[in-house]
Amino acid sequence: MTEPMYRRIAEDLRARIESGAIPQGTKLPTETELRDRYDGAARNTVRDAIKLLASRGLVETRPGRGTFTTRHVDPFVTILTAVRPPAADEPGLGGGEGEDAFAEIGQQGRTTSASGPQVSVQQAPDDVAARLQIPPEAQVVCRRRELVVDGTPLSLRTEYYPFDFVTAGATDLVQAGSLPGGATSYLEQRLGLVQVGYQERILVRPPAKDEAKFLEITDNGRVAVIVRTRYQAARRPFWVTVTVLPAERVELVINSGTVPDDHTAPVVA
Amino acid sequence: MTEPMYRRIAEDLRARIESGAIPQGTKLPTETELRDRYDGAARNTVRDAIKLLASRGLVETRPGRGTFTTRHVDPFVTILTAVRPPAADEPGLGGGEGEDAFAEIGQQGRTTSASGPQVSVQQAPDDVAARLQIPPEAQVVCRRRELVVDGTPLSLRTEYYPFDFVTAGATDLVQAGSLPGGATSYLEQRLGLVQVGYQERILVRPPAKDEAKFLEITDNGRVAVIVRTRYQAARRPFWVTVTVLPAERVELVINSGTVPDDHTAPVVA
DNA sequence: GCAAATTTGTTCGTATGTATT
DNA sequence: CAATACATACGAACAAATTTG
Repeated sequence: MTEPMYRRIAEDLRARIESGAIPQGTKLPTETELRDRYDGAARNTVRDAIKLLASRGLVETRPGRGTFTTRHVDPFVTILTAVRPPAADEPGLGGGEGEDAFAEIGQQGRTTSASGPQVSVQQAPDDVAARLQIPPEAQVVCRRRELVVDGTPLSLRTEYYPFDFVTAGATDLVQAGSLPGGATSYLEQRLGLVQVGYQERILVRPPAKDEAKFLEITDNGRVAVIVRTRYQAARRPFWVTVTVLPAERVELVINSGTVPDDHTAPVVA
Repeated sequence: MTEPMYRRIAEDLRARIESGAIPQGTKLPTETELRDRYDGAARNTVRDAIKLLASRGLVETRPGRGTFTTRHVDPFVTILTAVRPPAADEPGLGGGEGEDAFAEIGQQGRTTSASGPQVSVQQAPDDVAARLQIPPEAQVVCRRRELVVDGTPLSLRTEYYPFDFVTAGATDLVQAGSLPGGATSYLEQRLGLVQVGYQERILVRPPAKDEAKFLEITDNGRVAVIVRTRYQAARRPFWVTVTVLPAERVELVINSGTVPDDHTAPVVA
């Protein structure tokens, strides 16, 4: 009934970290030091304890440097949908306006930098094809951007449009620059497409290799994926946005009706 | 530049699993068999490979039984907020009506069973106190339920109300049974509280021990937590609901405006 | 820029404990 | 109870990343 040693070691370290005895962002003793400290446990046993803590996100190890307690940054608060009480003159759709439809606010006073969109034409990924209701082999235009806030990578966002849109006249979609006036108004002017609704689906999964690298998350981290499908008249989808976020560093907020104005403070736990 | 052996083994197994060569839910070869198969690598090395796959959710190991590929159940689709185009006679709030405000739909034809609420009075957790704008030492009524769908645990939901509500007349809050007509109408009848808006905050974190046990998620899994704060007149919070879900087995959906009716199909990736 | 020292990462072998069949 | 299979633990050696002198 006794707990295994590596768990006892992990538990002891966890208590020290959470009590503040080992402050955030500081270096733990080295593995050999910990080995001596814990009654001569083998280094591999100490390593197992550290792996357990790492899988719970309490510490991070860096080759050649040491093991560090994770710095708990305030999660980025992302407002998904802000539905206000409908006024008579409003379409009442809420959100979804302009290029920056997911408003990453709650970060006033923070330095934001976005990479210019990386544009490509490729076969649609299966899920995107399904969302756009196009054949799996159809071509789509991808416009991908990386967003960094205060030096911390925040999101990988890819917009998907049917390639038909380009041949139909929306030729700027395949240009690398920003779209004049934003994608929403561009698509309306060029193709007469007007958004009447959208759906957001949120899921959590382990990161792909490139996602882990850019978002600086470890092997056992997770990403939150937001798939936004926009619909035009006759409930036809015409535009899919996939946003990949570091799940443990973000908080998604949905407001509905009348709520207080200050929705910036993250919930503590 | 060569990858470590345990990663190569993991990569090979991953490919076999994802190609379908090892079907879902089947048992992998035993560790000793894998050791022989991979050029006599040590058993510990094979175990490292398996741990890597386990941390990505591809396999699960059970002591004494073996290592099994995870069965990919269709994620439960949970509709968070369904905002319809506002009609003239509608408050336009969307969602938030009745006891079952987070409608776990998309599971038609599935057997649902909820535990009767477990009721307790306790000091408010820090985050709940902050949401309810009450002092940290204030008492709250907790009503906790466990929801199981088709034999698979789906959610742990706890409702928090200020204890003041009980002394003010809402005495049934501390009764274990269901509230007559749902909590929303009960609070309105007894205390005149009317909801004018709500906020949902979604975050992802490692599970607490009891959450991991009930939701049947492994050490390196994650839970998604939905904190819903309901507001009454003057933007005063009066009710907080915390829902804990197995992050990898759910998909959250938000509809806004006019969208197709069939929002049941999960996105594949 | 290089070499040495430090620290974590990978791999092996072995032994024993615990859960399941 | 016996056999099987995963879990824990130890010790050792070398590799790779990083810092320091």
